[in-house]
Amino acid sequence: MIKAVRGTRDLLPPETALWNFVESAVRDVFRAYNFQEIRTPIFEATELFARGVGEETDIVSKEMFTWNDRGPLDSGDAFIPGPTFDRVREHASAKEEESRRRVQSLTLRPENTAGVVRAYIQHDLEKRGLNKLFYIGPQFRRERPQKGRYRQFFQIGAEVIGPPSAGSESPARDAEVLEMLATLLDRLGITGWTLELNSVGSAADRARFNAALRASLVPVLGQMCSDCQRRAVTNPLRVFDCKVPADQPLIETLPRISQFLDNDSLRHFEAVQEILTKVGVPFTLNDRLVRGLDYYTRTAFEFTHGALGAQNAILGGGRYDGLSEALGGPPAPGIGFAIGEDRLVMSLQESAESVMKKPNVYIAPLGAGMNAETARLARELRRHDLIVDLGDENFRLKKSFEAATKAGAKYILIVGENEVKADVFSLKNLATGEQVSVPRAELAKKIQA
RNA sequence: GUGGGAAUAGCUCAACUGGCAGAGCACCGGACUGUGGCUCCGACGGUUGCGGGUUCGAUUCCCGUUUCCCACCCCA
Repeated sequence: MIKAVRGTRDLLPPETALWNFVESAVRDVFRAYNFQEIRTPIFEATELFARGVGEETDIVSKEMFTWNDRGPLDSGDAFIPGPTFDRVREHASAKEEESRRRVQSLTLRPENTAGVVRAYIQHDLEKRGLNKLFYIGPQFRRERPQKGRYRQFFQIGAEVIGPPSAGSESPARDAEVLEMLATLLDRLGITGWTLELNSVGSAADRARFNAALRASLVPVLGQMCSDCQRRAVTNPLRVFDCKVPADQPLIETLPRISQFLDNDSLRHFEAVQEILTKVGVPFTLNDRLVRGLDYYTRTAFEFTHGALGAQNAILGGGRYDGLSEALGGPPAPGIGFAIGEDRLVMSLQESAESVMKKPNVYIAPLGAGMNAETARLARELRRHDLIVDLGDENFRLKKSFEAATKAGAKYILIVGENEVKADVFSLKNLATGEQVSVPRAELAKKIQA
């Protein structure tokens, strides 16, 4: 049997109803803040992620699905039967050299911010001023699968990006995005979330902080865990993520980014807090909160939820004022976030069953020739926005009743010879047992009531 | 990538120190030929994840492998 490959999965009904519930809530809420949808390709040039996410990050260095695409003469790593492939190569050998020159390393997107910023640059979106864009879609990382962590996973994200003159740098944007997220979680009925907030400063702040941090680590490093010793070399900020109890006193003595914020960063951070307080969005300051991706500056945040085990972060994001320029674009400060949709769905209290719409009516054809009659009736009723399911003329009535009940239909409509002859149909409420005769013209109205 | 646990019917799970692979639910049929849910009866359902080994005999013990789960690493 061929199965879904490692780290991927099928989303089946009724769970898919829950996904739709989440996504339509997202579209509603984001729309109220004037965000519009963007869809970028699920694969991009590898270089985009190397430059945008950071060469040294775990994502880029070991978690990407990357392959060489060799231009139009073959399909890269796709399976091609030998003989056909050889024939193609023979006749194409003259063009092979050219094909080889077109070799390009491609990668399934491990996140979506880089793609959005790429599109922003490519289509000159700066000319539209401030852009508020959101996306919903699959992302891919070659990690060890775990609950709430898949190799194909889904993210819902949004980005506010534009030229500084459009206000893209303003702390008002940070606060607006955070308030929008609080609204979304509330709307979804998710309680018990925590917003953790920090500022990681400007690029210059981080450079000074990094130098100081490295210097402070030198004398104590020998006493720290092996993970921290490794982090100190690869990514010193991550030392703050350490959970080893013995290391905590040492970590407490290390400098904090908050001590290195320049006046602009400080004012920005304070302004964000002030607005959040005023609009009533609760938050917790966490000066050990760091972000894994290179492009983050200033505001960094995470929403966590206790019921998710070790994978407790339900969404994360922050400001990335230098990303556009790092990708060769114009100055375009921005702030964004990504929600782990798989985890979000997991943390929902509602059962999938409760958000799935049930059929309004199940039509039961009764006897030879009735399929045609019911098809016609179903078409009429569906045009009135009713959810209609139907049986088959060979079903015994009992079987239709059982199918209607199982489908959760509110009514069953019986269509037999007597009904067709009179053009009056038997409509029974499956919950109350009440049954009435209804003329064709009044059916939709009666069912809707 | 590292460490640990698990895998048996569509689903949830049993099966004693190695001895005929089972139950509940679901599904299908019947009791009941144009009136469901409840009840009763019956039927269907398995390469015990896959491959090897030990044994008269393996769901059970051993080795390998795949996948999932838990914890790391890291991250949404």
